[in-house]
Amino acid sequence: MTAEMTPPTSSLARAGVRPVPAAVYEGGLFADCPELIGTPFTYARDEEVYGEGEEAEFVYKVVSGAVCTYKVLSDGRRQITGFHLAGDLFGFEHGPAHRHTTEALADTRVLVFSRAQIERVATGRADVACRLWSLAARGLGHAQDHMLLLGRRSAVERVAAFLLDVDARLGGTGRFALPMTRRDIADYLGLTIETVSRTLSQLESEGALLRTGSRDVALRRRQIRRCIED
Amino acid sequence: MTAEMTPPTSSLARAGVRPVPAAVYEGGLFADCPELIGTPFTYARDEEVYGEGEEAEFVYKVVSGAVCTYKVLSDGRRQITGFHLAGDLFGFEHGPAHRHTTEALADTRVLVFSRAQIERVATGRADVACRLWSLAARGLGHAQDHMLLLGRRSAVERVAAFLLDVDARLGGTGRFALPMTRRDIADYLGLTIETVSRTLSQLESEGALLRTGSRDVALRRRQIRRCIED
DNA sequence: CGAAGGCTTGAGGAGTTTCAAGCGACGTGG
DNA sequence: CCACGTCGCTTGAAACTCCTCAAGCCTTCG
Repeated sequence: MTAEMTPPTSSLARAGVRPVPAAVYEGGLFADCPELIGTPFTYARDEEVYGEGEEAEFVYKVVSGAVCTYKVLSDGRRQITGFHLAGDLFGFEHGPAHRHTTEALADTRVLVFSRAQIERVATGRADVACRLWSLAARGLGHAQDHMLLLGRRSAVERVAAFLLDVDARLGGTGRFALPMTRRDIADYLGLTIETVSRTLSQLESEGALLRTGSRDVALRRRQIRRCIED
Repeated sequence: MTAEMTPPTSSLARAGVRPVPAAVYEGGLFADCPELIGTPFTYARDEEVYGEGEEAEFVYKVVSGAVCTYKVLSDGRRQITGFHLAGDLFGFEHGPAHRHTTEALADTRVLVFSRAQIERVATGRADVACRLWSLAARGLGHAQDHMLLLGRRSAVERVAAFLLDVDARLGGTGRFALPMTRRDIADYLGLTIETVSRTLSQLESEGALLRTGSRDVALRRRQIRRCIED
């Protein structure tokens, strides 16, 4: 691990986090790209990975756990722009600084990559640059779907769509534990925690889902889907 | 102009639009990339450039005029995801099909590029692929800003931010003609036309702007900016 | 065992939408 | 050339959805 590859240590020290032995978790950004090897790192629950305005020095890949990226207004209103689960990349930026904040929703293992090195490799290898392009394009597509949700969907539709999305990303079995709090869900869906809570209760009373714990749900996916106009 | 480069003619014929002589408007996708030359085309006001679900065969660059891209729900609710003015690119997709619809807000001249050709060039030239990556990343950044607006901002903040954005893109003089209708603005900001109209009236009554025609506005930018928490 | 934090539920209220009416600009046809 | 219909925009009143404020419950953790 070179000096260049060391993320700002303040937040790590704060949480008492230390890098795990490289040999155990080391992996590439892309399967077929041995030049881009990430350094394993871990972040504790609620720990900030980077903040808005900080220099965008690193790019990250989730190994296990979950993080979310968000923007906050000066009066505290917050919009979560995305959740990143195992396998997802985050931390890419267009300019020199991070345009949002990222924090861990749970204890999370990541691979850290040097942005400068990725860009160096990309300028030389068109296939790598194309994968980065593809990645950004996929993210853009998702963002556009989410704009439709935020701009035009009702509370029930938002929550229903969210549940189906999480289910799909967590295996698609219809049963799962939400990896985030009501506040996170609310800030992702542009609602309040009370509305999220009420909407979940409503869906449960209609028999569209079953809650075993406050985080654990079992969906009747047919019925949930019927809540969503498309 | 090869057969491959001919956009579906139905909509063109409908509007009586014909390609203008290539020598006049022909230009590249990027300044330094002579391989990627676009074919000039024009679309009439309200004409659809492509629809959601259609094969994403072409990519477009606005020469003059304006277009918007949007998604619609089956019950008619619509979310505009972006306005594209002179110089802007649109029509890039991640998958094989367009994920949204694009139509012209005014009579619009564009350059049409073959997507397959762009992708061929990109797989061979890392610099081109990097510019495409950069383009997508910029779009993603904008989308994230817009999510914050849609999820967390009030009507006044949305309209104020919108006015400043249009002003900046139209020269930044503080005086301009809105290239889109109230319906378009509303569908971009996640509001109704009535709310947009009322909010403009409110801003005018507060002296934050002056309307000379229904589309022509002069901003007091300081005052408009004060409406927006950041 | 007590405090803190996350979640739920209720009551009331604010902001935005819905429904409705009217105005003005524009284009068309008599 | 003017009447008329259309379309985009504005404004008002009422309704509705979601938010705010508040209280209480449950779980977790020290």
